[in-house]
Parts: sequence; C-alpha cells; structure tokens
Amino acid sequence: MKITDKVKKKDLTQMRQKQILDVATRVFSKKGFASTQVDEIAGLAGLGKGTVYRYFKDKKDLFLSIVDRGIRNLKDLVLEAMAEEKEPLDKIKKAIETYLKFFEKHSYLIRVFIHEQSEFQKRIQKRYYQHYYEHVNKIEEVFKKAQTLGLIKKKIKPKLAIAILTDMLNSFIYTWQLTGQKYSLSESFSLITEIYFTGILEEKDK
Amino acid sequence: MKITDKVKKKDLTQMRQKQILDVATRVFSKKGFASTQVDEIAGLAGLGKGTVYRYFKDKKDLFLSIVDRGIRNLKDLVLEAMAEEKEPLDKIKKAIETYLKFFEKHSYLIRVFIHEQSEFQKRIQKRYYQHYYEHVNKIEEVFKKAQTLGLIKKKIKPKLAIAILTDMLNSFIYTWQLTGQKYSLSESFSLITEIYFTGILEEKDK
DNA sequence: TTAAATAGACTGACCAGTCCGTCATTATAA
DNA sequence: TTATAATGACGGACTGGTCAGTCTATTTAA
Repeated sequence: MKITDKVKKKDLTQMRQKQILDVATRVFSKKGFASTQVDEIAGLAGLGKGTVYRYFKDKKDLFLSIVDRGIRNLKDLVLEAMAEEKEPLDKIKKAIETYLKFFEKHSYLIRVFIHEQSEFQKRIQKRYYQHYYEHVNKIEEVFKKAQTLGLIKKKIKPKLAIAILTDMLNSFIYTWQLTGQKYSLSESFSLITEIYFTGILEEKDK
Repeated sequence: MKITDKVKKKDLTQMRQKQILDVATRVFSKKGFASTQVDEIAGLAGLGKGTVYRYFKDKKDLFLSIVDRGIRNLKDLVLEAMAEEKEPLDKIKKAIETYLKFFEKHSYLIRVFIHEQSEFQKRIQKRYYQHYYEHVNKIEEVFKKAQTLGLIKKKIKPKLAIAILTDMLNSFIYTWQLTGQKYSLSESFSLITEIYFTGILEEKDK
C-alpha cells in the first residue's frame, strides 16, 4: 500500500500546486508582487491561507515558482517547434511564431516577466537566463548556420541580434497586453518579422 | 515687499519640490511604487516625512509628479532636436539619438515608465499618451514626408512603425539598464538603427 | 482511532498619512 | 536699535490599517 499511498499523495500535492499556481499567476500578473495579497490567492483558489503555506514556503517561493513554470513551458514549446523545421530561416520564423502564440494564450505572463525584474533582479534573472540560454544557444546555432549559407549578413553578431529580436517581441507583447489586446498579435508580428528580416537578410539579387 | 516675498516663497517651494522629486525618482526607480517608503525618500532628501507631505498630497501624487516631469523633459528634448535637422531621415535619426541619450543620462526613469504601468494603468497612460501623441504626431508627419519623397516603403503604416521603433528602444534601454549598463547604449543603438532602417528604407539602387 | 489536510483567527511588523511642538525668520513696536 | 510677536517651515512621534506568516481547532480520510 505504501506505493499507492505515495502516488496518491503525490497526485494531491501536484494538483494543489497547480491549482494555486494557476490562480497566483493571474493575480500576480494583474497586481505585481508587492500589491498582491496571499489571502486573495487563497480565496480565489477556494483554499485557506494556511493551505497555501503548506504547498509553498512563502510568498517569494510562490512567485518564483510561477516564473519557473512559465519559462520552462515557453522554452520547451519553442525548441520543439524549431525542431519541426529544416531550413534555418524557417526555424527562426517558427520560433517567432511560437513565442507569439504562447503569449497570445498566456498574455498575463509577460507582465510577470517584465514587471518584476527589478524587485527580484538576481533571482528571476538567474532562473530566466538558465532556461533562456539553452534556448538562445540553439537559436544561435541556427543563426550561424544561416550565415554560413549566406542568408544572413555576416557582420551581425548572432547573440546581439537575438537579444534585439527578443526585446522587440517582449515589449511588443507587453504593449499589446497593456492596451487591451485590441488587435491580433499575429497580424502585427508579420510586420515586425518583415522589418527584422529585411534588415537582417543578405540581398538575394546580387 | 509683497512681491519679493512671493518670489522667495515660490523659489523655496520649487527648490524643495525639485529636491524631493530628484530623490524620489531614484528610489521609486529602484524599488517600484509599492515597495518604496516615503520615509526613505524623506531621509535621503534630508527632510522629515511631514515636510514631504507639505509639498505633495500623498505618495501617489509624488509618484505621478515624477512621471510627468520625466515625460515632459523627454518630449521637449526630442522635439527640439528634430527641429534642428532638415531632412526627414535625419530627423528620425536625431530623434532616436536623443531618445537614447536621454535615457543614458536618466537611466532609472525607464523603469518608472515601464515598471509601474499596471499599477497605475489609466493615470500614467493618460499623462504619458498626452505628451506622447504630440510627439508622435510630429514624427508621423516626418514619416509621411519621407514616404512622399520615396525614401520609406509606402505600404508601411507610420503609426505602427513608430510604435515598433518606440518599443524596440524602450525595451532595449530597459534591458540595458537591468543588466547593469555593461555596454554603451550608443554602440548598440547603431545596430538597432541599422536593422530598423535597412528594413524600412526603399532600396536605393533600383 | 489516528494521522494528515485544511481553514481562518491571530500576531507582530511595517508603513502611509496626521498632528503637534519647535525653531528660524521676518514683521512690529518701543 | 532692540525687544517682542507673529508666521510658517519643519521634524518626527504617533495612529490606524494592512498583510505575511504562524498556530491551533476542526474536518476528512483511512
């Protein structure tokens, strides 16, 4: 019975954690770390505050768990999507598209990422960059390959170009989120992609 | 004597306000609205808390005053700088350069702008966009002129292109600020400008 | 019957905003 | 010129409310 017990226990724990994380993500995204009350999260999750503290050490732990989960999901999705494509430029396009779709679905998350950087500078960045780098390294390889193939200007440093792309996407999503998602992300992103690509690509007709 | 008195009083008031605003900008930028204590601002300004409340109605009023002052300065600088140039493309370049230099000098301000949008959404945005639009309208005219002259792709909508540019700049400055300003903004911005322009400009050699 | 899970009352720290006494400067009077 | 009064800038102790985290009584499950 011990094994079954452990499984059940694990199930309950995971279920509760997910339940709390889901609510917490919404609330933290809306109000930011400092203005969020743990009471509200507990209430919306239909739980008592004590229960929340059963599953998370403290408010910070809860917050960082959200960040962790979000980044992990995003990274996995992007890497999987890229793997589906063959050509370097298609891989990059696919990465942009996936990134965009992720936030179209989880739009509130962008706030957590951008919003709280100063409060948690080191910690978030540590977690963020840990995942981010795996992710960037893959994309960097793709960039380099595209450069070898003569598709992307040789003088552009992949790391910086990727940073610029990420920044463009992040802040565009952020603005889009703030202004009430009045237009479709996909629509505007085609323009961003065009600006980004036409600037980056070697001219074809030389 | 009354006139002199009024002048003196006004001087003192302005001086104190500036003194408090300067400190408050630093502290709010570093900690965000919710985590900033008015006590700390007072302390760093070498004043008692009561004195701070003499000059500002409450914490919110103080915060919004910072935002106001910053945006007003930025707008004035950009418009003045643009007025110095004749050619549309030079005007745009100059605007980018000025925007960048402003934040290189007042790097902490970008945090206040980006960071607190969710807490104060409506209020900040109202103030922000009030100034922003005067500013954008001017730039938009320049864009349109450049399109008439055949310098910029006709199919690009100026408003959207300006939004993208602003977003690129903002988030680049933000990241730069967060990561400890390890490189010169001007340096990276030349790359951004290149990406932005080469993507935007009609090809010259057709 | 017992052990784990849960709720929410409670505590102590924290902090925005107030209130009042002090002090410096300027005006008034002798 | 000097003594006294009035003004108002100022500091910081204080208050009341809020909220993270704890503790215990109660519920649930086995």
